[in-house]
Amino acid sequence: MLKQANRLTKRKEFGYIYKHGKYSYNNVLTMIYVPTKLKSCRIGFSINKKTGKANVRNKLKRQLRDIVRKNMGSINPSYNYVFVTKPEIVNLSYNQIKDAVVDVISKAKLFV
RNA sequence: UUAGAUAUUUAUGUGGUCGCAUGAAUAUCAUGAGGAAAGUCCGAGCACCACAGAGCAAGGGUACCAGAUAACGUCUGGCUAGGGUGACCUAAGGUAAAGUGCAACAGAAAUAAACCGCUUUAGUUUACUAGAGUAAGGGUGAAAGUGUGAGGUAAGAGCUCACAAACUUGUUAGGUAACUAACAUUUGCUGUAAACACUACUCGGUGCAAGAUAAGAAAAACAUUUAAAAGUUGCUCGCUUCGUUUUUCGAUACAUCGCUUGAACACGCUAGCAAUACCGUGUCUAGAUAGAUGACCACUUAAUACAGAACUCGGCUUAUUUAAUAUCUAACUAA
RNA sequence: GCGGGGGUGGCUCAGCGGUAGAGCGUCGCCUUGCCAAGGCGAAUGUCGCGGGUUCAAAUCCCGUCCUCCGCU
Repeated sequence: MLKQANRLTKRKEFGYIYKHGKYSYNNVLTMIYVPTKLKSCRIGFSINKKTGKANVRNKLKRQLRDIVRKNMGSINPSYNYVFVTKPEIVNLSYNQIKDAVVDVISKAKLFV
């Protein structure tokens, strides 16, 4: 779980990012990002219902959060992010998901 | 030994590092998903609508008996019917003699019947025609109205009789009852109500996105107190609200409360065949709101499956891993 | 969280106790110099799945899976 300050919570904010964001993706993940005026970046996760049942989706979300939290220091803090998964992610292990996340972020050139 | 039946338990554990939620005595400590949390199929609590109300109409649900329960369409024990060699399992299991509907195809006929056949009369004639009687035999069908034997007859027929099966009513015995057994008696009745229906009992609606706290301002249209409008699921009453409707602006209400002590859980005793109940002792055991349990390492286990609380309980249904226990049945073998 | 609808040939839909049907598409033949249109004929279905009621179930009842929609 991320700290309160780094969570993206409100529905309007998600809507804003979907409308105005830039996209970066691979075959498993899509990352949408938008510049922010706040000092710390905020991150949200969105997992489609087709991905699996409730316990599968919860576990994915937790693993994604953990990955993002561990890499917090290397992510550009002047953006807001939303990570959207695709159904194929179900079969991947923790380490494979980690690689995918790093791949998506580096494609957008947002590493500090 | 093999193949089964029933009931029950189990849902890995410990430590370390990083991280999250809640609470507290706040450099820290404690606690933190399930047996189904699921499906939402029933029953309740709780909240609002009048205190949940009256009548009519319409509609839904349930349906052997007794008991249990806050309640139930649930559970327990029994009855009956069906299945299984058996342990045992399954059942929406009232009324078809109140009425209506349906029963394709086949068949003479489907709820009342004469196609073939059998008998007889008349006519012609030696095989046909017409009439009458006849449900024993034939073939059709899921289903043809009881079966066997004897008497009886022109031929036949419950037409009569005996035995057997079913059914109606009654008496006696057993059982709280459903029902069972015996005896007497009546009848000859198709099936279907998981078709409409009838009978008995029963059901008000909306669901925590309920509901409470809170702040209002402006404009337009309509109406003007014996009212009108809105709510109360159709109508009539009764009741409640107090101008009604629309638009714009404002308020981080995407807030706080509801929210977890409860028909609670654990253990024990007594009553009961059991479901369950009384009593005693002890415990406090998730409460989030983009929504808390994850990652890595070590050892360990039979435990790898199905799967994630969202107001709360009681059931039902469905999904599912591993290991184990007890009782019982059948067959075979040995003593 | 609460509630409602739908699963029938390749596609769009009828049928709602007794036989599985229509249109479009597909295939073959005819027509044409060739194609289209037209004509004739044919194939294609565990009626989502599993049980039950019934003589008989796509249809009635129960359970289950998938899918769409509404409240928000």
